[in-house]
Amino acid sequence: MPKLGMEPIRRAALVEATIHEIGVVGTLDVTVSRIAKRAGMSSALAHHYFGSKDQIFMAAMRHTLTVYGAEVRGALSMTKTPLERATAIIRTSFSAMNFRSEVVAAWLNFYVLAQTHPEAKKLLRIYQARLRSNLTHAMRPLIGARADASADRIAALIDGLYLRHTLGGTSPNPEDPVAVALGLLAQELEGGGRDAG
Amino acid sequence: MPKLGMEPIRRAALVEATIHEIGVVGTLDVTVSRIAKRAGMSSALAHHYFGSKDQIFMAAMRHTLTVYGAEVRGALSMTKTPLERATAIIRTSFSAMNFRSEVVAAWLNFYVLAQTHPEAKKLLRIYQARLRSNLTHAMRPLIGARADASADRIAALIDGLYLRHTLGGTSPNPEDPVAVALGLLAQELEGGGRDAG
Amino acid sequence: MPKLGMEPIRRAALVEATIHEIGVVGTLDVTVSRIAKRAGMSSALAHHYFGSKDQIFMAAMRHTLTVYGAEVRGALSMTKTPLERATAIIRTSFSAMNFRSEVVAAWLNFYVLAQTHPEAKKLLRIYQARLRSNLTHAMRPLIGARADASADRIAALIDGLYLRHTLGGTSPNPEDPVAVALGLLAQELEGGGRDAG
Amino acid sequence: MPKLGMEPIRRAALVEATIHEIGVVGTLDVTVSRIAKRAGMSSALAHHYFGSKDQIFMAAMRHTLTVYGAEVRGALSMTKTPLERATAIIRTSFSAMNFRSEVVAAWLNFYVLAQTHPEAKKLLRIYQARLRSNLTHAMRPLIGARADASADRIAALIDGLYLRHTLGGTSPNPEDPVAVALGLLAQELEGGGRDAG
DNA sequence: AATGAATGAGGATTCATTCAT
DNA sequence: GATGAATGAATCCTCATTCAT
Repeated sequence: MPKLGMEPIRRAALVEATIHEIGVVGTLDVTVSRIAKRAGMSSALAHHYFGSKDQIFMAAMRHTLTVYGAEVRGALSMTKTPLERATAIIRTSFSAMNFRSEVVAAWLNFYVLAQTHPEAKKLLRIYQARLRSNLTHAMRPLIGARADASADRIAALIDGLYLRHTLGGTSPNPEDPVAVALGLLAQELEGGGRDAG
Repeated sequence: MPKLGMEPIRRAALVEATIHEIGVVGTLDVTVSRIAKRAGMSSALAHHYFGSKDQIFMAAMRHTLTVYGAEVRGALSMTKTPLERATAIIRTSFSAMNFRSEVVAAWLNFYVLAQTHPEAKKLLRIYQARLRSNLTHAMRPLIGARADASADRIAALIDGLYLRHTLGGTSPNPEDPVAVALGLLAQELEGGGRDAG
Repeated sequence: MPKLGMEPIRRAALVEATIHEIGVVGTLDVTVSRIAKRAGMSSALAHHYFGSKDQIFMAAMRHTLTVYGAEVRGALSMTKTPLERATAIIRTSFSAMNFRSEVVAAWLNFYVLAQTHPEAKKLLRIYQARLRSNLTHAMRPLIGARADASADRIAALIDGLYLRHTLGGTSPNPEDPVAVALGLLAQELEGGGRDAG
Repeated sequence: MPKLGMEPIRRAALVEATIHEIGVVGTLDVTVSRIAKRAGMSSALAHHYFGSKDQIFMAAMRHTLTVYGAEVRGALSMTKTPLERATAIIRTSFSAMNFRSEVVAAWLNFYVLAQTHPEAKKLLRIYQARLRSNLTHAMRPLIGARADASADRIAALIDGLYLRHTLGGTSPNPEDPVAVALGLLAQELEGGGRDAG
């Protein structure tokens, strides 16, 4: 019997390497060779396990969303009050794991990919729906019907803060994204906001 | 008979073609040949005028930002009250011209480019600073010191709505980005929001 | 518990699978993996038994020629008259077994292989010599010295009909190869043909 | 103005090189690089002019058939009697140009290609139909209704002789294909052959 | 001013083959 | 006996870029 059970290990290594490389290059213009090398194997083996570069990307994307989803669920499970829930969702979005610059770079490029790739688009939409749904459920007990519009704003703000973070890097970045997002949350919960204009 | 003054015409055609192609492909993976063909010339001529693909992108980026800036200035020039100013800035960000799907796609990809390309990063930061500055100035007379934090939130929200728009497309998209953004503006102006938490 | 006598079974399965795959693809561009999979084993095992792809091909070739030879001998053994012999040879060449489209495809590709591969060339020459010899012996009693030239023509005609069969497929194929070949046989036996011109 | 009119020259060179390489390798497993190198250019340029390896093959095929067709027409134009026509067709099939070993190798491989490639199949069928038609027309004045069956036999024989020629090469090849084919022609014209049996 | 011609470099993908277990 | 693991080598194809005219 051959050396067995390598597949999940290899796949995980490739997924991790993919996100890392996207972070380094800032683009989906990463070569399979580089990914494979970083994952400690030949590019041929990468193809053996994933079939195509495209599917490597999709796996990386699914992994990123899964990790995010798991972190959110974990954080929510430790909350008691609605306010804690809303706060937890926001904090998780900017947690050390999810807000690593390479992960943020990957997110950005997944949005690019989604424009062409239906499956990628589907995944991002699922993420968005879940984020909105989580926020709405957390806020409904606090502000009732206004929760939907509030969730919309907070969700979009989070995405916007991600986007801005890609530019961040070296400069002395004064506004902490978490603070900005929690600031909005506080405001949403506070008073009789009406929608639109 | 060399046609005089061809240069600006050619350059403009290339810039427009570039944005269009980015919109079509959804990526910066557009070939110079395709851009040139769409602009009605050979790829060699495109290189003659711009030197490299990179510089074509930068020109397209500058053009996009310039158009946006001009629209904002134009809109602001027709306002009287602070509220009108703030509203005008938001509306312009989603104007027919700036919110064309190809332009939005281009924006997204400019963020990708900015991760690698210092000049691109600089341009995007200028845009962000200007947007925040415009918003702050508009809102200061209305809410005083809170204007800075408010501007931060609104600016980030606008970027987030752009990002979400790239996924939009076919589905029945219920929330109008303009409404969402104006909704936040209304809320910001309304009450005693405090920052962070 | 090592299964005994697996080797001949495995080899036979591989040979059969090879011919089948050549028939499917129409080319020698079949992968060892596909052959092995069809034969119900890993490609590594295929190499274990045959050493190389090349030798798999050679085995398939030998098998094809062997089957053909056996069928001819079998058919000849049931004949009484020279005419029956000649007829039997021709009919066997187009028998259900030998004229299966996959076998014909294999033949064609063996000719391709023979251009590079000395062993393959040798095998095909043996086949040709045997065919000519069989035909000559069958016809000599009937037309004497003319038998040699007649055999040449019939043998070449058979090959030509094989070649044409590879194109056959879907269209309403009017001329039955057997009829054409037997038509030539009849003509050869009939009259005072002289050679050349 | 650039160096102009290279295209037809390059294409012709590539087609010629393709046939040559097929002759050398004996297979369609020729690399575009080798073809291009033999044609004196980079493989990139070969792709520029033909788009794909496949289309290079198709061009080579069309060229081969065209040359053959032209030679036949030329030969026919210099004939007076039906017998001369039939003879001319046969001789042309084995002319110095068409029966070059590389061309014969190419033919063989075109048959292989035709099994997968519909366009290739179509071309070969056209060739076959034309050959049969030419032969039938030439022979009808001489043997009336029997011309069809005769043409079938002669056409198939010619293909068979091509096939055998691929094995030819070094050995002392006693039977001259032309003699064999003309021998059949003589026999066909001679007597009251009936079809089939 | 303008372009066809031309290429070097690079990347995804495939595959026969080997090896450790 | 049997196979998953693994890779080096090869090949098609694309593209930014240069150049002669």
